[in-house]
Amino acid sequence: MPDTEAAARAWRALRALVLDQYDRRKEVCEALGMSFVRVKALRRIAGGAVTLRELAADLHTDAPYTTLVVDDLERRGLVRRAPHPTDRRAKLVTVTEAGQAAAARAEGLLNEPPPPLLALDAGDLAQLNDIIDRLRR
Amino acid sequence: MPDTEAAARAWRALRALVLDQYDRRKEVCEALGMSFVRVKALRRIAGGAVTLRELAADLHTDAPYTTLVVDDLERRGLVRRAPHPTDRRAKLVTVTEAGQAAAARAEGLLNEPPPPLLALDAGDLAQLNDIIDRLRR
DNA sequence: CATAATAGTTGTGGTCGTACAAGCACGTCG
DNA sequence: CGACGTGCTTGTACGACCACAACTATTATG
Repeated sequence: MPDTEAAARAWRALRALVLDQYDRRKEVCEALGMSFVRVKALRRIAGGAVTLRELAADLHTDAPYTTLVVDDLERRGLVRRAPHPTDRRAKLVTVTEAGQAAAARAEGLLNEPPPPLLALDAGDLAQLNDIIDRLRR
Repeated sequence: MPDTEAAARAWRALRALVLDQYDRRKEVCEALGMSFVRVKALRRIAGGAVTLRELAADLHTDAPYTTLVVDDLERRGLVRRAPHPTDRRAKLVTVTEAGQAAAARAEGLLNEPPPPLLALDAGDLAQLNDIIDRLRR
């Protein structure tokens, strides 16, 4: 098997694994009672205060829609808008305690490895992590 | 590092790789000028004639919406509805030549391995494929 | 044969994501 | 100071997705 074919095979399998077999996005949305973009925004905010501008860039959306998403999260008591320390135009969106808990719940669900991955022995896992690390650059 | 942590790390990295770094869905939709559900439907149909019922199950949608999707693909000349050979209630959706070409284009874009994967040597690729194969069961 | 179940369609309505125009508040630079 | 750029908000509009109800045609079941 030539290398390019082996690479294509690996890529197809990786995509199937992540997108088809063990995609937890739906469960997370149901568990938190919100759409996936909101979950994504909440996770980003829980990782550190951001301006709406930065958030919009991360979510690949435009400013107006980001305002709506943050409005919604704020109405749920998960995030808060605070004045930016140096730029009075901007607002820093920070997470509340409830938001932190919700974000942690989302992370737990999303990052829970599929059973077969947990079943791998230490050697295979080390090899896998080693290869993935090289892929991510 | 305990195994569960190594597994969690691997899973996070795999998700990031497929969902964040090398997600081609947007490009495919733009290239084919249709939404991703339609691309998915087209790919499924190109892989073999299916009834609307089967298609709906594959797409995780309900029957009415599946009808709309097939209507749209048919209007574009990419698929055709044919009578089912044994069940006159059902219809078999088959791909046209143009649909076959469009599906192949989508497959090409989606399955094109990321550059770092192509850069792996044969040994690493073999190891990776071996591990993924075990994960997919 | 009568009834129920199935395959597909039509219609209705809702939420979500996205884009665009306009406006206000604030900051930056000439 | 004045002009322009930036950060955010409001409003509008549209397509995509998805669910529910209701209907026709066909098949399966008692």
